[in-house]
Amino acid sequence: MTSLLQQISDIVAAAFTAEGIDTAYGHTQLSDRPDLADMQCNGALAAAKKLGRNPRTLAEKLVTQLQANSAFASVTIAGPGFLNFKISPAFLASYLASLASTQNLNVENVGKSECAVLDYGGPNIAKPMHVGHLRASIIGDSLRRLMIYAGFNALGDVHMGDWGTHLGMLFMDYARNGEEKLLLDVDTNNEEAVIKLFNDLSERYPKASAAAKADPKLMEEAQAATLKLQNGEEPFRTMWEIVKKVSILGMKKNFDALNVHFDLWKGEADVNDIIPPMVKDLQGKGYAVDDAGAVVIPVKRNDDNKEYPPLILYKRDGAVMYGTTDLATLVDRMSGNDHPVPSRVVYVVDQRQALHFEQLFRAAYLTSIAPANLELTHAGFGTMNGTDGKPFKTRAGGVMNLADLIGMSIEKAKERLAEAKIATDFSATEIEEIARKVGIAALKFADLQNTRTADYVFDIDRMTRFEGKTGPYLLYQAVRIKSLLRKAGDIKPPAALTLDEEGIILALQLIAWPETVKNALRTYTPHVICDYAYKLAQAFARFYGACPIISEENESLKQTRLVLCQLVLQHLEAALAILGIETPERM
RNA sequence: GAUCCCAUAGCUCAACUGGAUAGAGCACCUGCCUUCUAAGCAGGGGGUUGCAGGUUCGAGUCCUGCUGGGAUCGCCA
Repeated sequence: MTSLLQQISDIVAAAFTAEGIDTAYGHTQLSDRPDLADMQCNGALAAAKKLGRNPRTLAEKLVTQLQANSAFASVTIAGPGFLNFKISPAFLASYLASLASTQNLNVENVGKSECAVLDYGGPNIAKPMHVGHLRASIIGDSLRRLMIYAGFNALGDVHMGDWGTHLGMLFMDYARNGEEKLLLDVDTNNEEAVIKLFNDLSERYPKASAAAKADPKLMEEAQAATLKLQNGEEPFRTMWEIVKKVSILGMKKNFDALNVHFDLWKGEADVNDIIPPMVKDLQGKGYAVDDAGAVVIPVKRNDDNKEYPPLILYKRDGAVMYGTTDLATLVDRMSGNDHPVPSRVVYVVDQRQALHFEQLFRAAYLTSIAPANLELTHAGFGTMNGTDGKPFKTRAGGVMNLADLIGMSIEKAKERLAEAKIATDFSATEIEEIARKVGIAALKFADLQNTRTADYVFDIDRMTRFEGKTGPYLLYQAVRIKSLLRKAGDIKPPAALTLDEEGIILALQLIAWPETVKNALRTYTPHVICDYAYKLAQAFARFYGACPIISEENESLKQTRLVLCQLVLQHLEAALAILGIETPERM
């Protein structure tokens, strides 16, 4: 079924057509002035401007046509030519009645089962995951869920950093201290040994990295070791395998805790065998050329107004870079080997890598590795700053471990649950489960509600807060509805819903859902979904306070309110599901 | 130096294609738990949207300049 706002827009568009004006001007949205109207169309103003007509006169003609339509209770003109609509309660009621029986809450299937690959998370092996990975993981996972909801066969790929110089730094650190055995002798099936190695890596890597950055000689050694690894030489290869295995165990723990899902556990190393033939092919076709000892793909264009450095495939020392693996990964993704050939590839990576992706995309289209109809998007996100506005650091000056942040949030949720006392009769397992859901909801919502592209301030107190515009608030409203519906028992929807003032206000929030999803998808921005969920939850909280539901004596009104509650819950849970937030049954 | 991004209430953030009186949360103030979960609700104070111009019937949004902050600019990712 067509969404209500689309139906209304179509009706208004028809009136524009009768005036010989393009249908696009019929676009109608929820009103910015709920005190004046339910919906508004600003098209008369824009159209009048374009056509050099008087907006007020045009609006009057449109009103004359639209007034007769049974969808509206009233059609009026305000100001210079805004069209204001009050929806007919009967029209709204019949729409809601059929909405309840739809599968997808009238969201348009944009994806049509096309495959889409999302590249997010991007943890490096051998490095502990820190708070910076939170954004990459949950934004990416949310976009994957959003695309699935919109009909795509969307697949998440973790795309680990498992082939870069950081490994050379680490291995040389072991070698320098004669401690290779600490790594090589680890039994990866022994949990205790794995944890020990994990802790060793956590401490060792930052030191090794700092040392290499400070000493060019150490850096050279690290790069040489990296090249040996990439050539499959021992002991680097075995060291790498052990580090990778242990690192993945750690990653999975974090991702499971966050309810972040991946379909593909690929890394840079997986395309190692694709690279030589790919480069050879690109050289043969003249796309890849030698430049100062390196092999590069020039991506400059004549109309560029800034410098576009070439994409480097082989460094002077013969090692590959992330541009190489990214390009080869695209070859792999377009091969159809592991999954259907995608129509979209979305990279959820820090905004600071925008130039890299511009280079990559140019190279990909230029070489036809990406066909013209493939949509490549860098859905970048902003930098995480501390409360002082500078890049986030803990008080000790380091980065905060992701697992620690998750633990803190769940712990605070547990405390809150104990304070509230209502949980005293719950089993320990259920309390644990609720605390986990509430804690994770707080973390995720605090992050996802920010505009994706903007830098944002990481404030641990804000992230683990349970009052106000937070994840737990949304859960609380959802749980209240669940409780209400449990108590109400069977709902017997009346033949025609009885919509009073409060019912209409709530229903108007519901109907914006299909357009919200479309909007979020168009710009790849989960915060649009957050905003919707919060407004809907807020509208419900108001409704809940203002209207008796189970105790309502008018049976038709009572059943209507229960139907509305059911619809709110469905919409709220759909939004939360897209955000990757799980709802408990009670809290 | 070049290119790009950002600047909105005390703080953290919204504002869909240029629309009406710029909205939320936190913090602050006033009410509301013998009635469906107070992690809540109702209400209040708080704004020259960094500054100066311009385009437009209409600008937080578009254009120009300036100030302040950040990022990036070939062998790290």
